[in-house]
Amino acid sequence: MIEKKKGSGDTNLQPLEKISMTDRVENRLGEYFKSQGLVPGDPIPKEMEIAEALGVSRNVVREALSRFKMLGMIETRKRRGMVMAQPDILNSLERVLDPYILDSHARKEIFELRLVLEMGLAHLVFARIKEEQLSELEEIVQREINAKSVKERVQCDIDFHATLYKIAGNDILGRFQKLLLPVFDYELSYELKLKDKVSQGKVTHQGLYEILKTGTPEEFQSAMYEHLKPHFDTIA
Amino acid sequence: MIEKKKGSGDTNLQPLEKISMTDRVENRLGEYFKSQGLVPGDPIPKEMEIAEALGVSRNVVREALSRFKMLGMIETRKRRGMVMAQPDILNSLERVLDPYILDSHARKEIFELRLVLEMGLAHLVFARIKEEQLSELEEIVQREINAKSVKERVQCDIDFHATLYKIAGNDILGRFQKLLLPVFDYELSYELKLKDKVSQGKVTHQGLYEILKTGTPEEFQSAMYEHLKPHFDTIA
DNA sequence: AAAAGTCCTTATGTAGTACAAATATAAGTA
DNA sequence: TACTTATATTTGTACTACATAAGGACTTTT
Repeated sequence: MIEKKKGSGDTNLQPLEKISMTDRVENRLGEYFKSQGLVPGDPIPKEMEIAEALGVSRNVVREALSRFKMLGMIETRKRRGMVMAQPDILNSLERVLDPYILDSHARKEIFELRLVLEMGLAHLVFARIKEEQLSELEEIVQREINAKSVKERVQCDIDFHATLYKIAGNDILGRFQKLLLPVFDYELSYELKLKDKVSQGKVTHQGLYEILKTGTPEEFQSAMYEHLKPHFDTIA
Repeated sequence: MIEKKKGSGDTNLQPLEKISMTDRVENRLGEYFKSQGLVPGDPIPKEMEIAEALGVSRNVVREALSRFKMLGMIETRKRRGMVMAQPDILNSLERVLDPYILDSHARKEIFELRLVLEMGLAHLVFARIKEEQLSELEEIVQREINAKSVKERVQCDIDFHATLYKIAGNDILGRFQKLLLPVFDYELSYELKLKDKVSQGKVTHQGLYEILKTGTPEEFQSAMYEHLKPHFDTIA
């Protein structure tokens, strides 16, 4: 066993993690699902069967199952029991990506992550863009030019980039960036407070739009970098 | 109330989603945390207080709390009660990113997501690369050249790209791509089965390494695109 | 007076029972 | 056969009980 050295000061002993029954049941169930190769639609054992098999109360089993239900990995119907389901992979992220509960390090990394996505988007966008989407962008650019307030311009900024993701035609990617947005904005306003002025890249949305119309993915990438350069400059 | 039109055939009425008490308590708690502006370290009400305030059983409250515990949003200590905590944002993703439970559409999108990350990495990598990391890459390139088996080469491929993420110096990004990897590989092997040969880009890892040593981020991006081109070609 | 021990109180963790609600299956009836 | 009714099963919710850990107050010891 572990002996506590008396009078030795700092023992350097990590507090051994106490894992609750619910945690253990959750792990076991997760392993079970994988080892059985269960796919969406497959039924899983009844609550009582699980409880008896693992030697715990139904209560604990339900708390563990509740977690899988939140993730969308299982669904239940009365009498029919539980079946595996298609989880929405971003649902769980949604609950956790709150700038206020993230520490500054995580916020900074997510800020960078969005820059990376933005930079990597070019080829997808060029591969999939359609005529009507070009005019959609043009409309946003025009709206930005005529914008009266800062708030309006910020909205145009958000819309322009969101539209790029839409053009890229990847739902998960689009939703992902939307989740990152609040964190990104939070860092942005922090950055703004430091420098006391809106940082503007050399390339505007209009510039990006023009390249999208007549240029190449490579040009677009370079332009996007210039567009985002003020942010890139803030990262160490 | 809702009237069922007898004999009218399709009523076009959506089956109203039955949301369980646990779901509702989860939602209410989430709103509560946000509205109160709770940050890690802040205490939250006792289980019984929540149960009484919401008019539900302690059981339901615990099932909802169990979900937040899984996400790492709250921690509990006996007698001291529960406090808000720093969630690990990728922990929840981990449970859900299993190629076997994702449908083909989600897998395809995640495949693309990884391509986007790869493409967007350039500037971060150039901004942060250090001498010893260059030699680390060189070692991998050498290992790949001398590789005897396919398995060995695949491992070198994984190592090379993982090292790029490490160089980018963004933990979340690195872990994120590691989570995407199984899904990526799954799609890759599917792609392989279709074409019956390993798709190889014009630019090898060695080529990327050389550019990293003496080139520019823009060159690196173009080279990376060529390197990944076989994959880009498969996307619609 | 400081350290150690004892007891009490509080909040979470686990177990168990009971019953409501929904629904697939079986049984019964026209 | 078709339609209705009973039955059994499984999840959802509530409640009780007790174990367990830990902070606090109080007493004892050195």
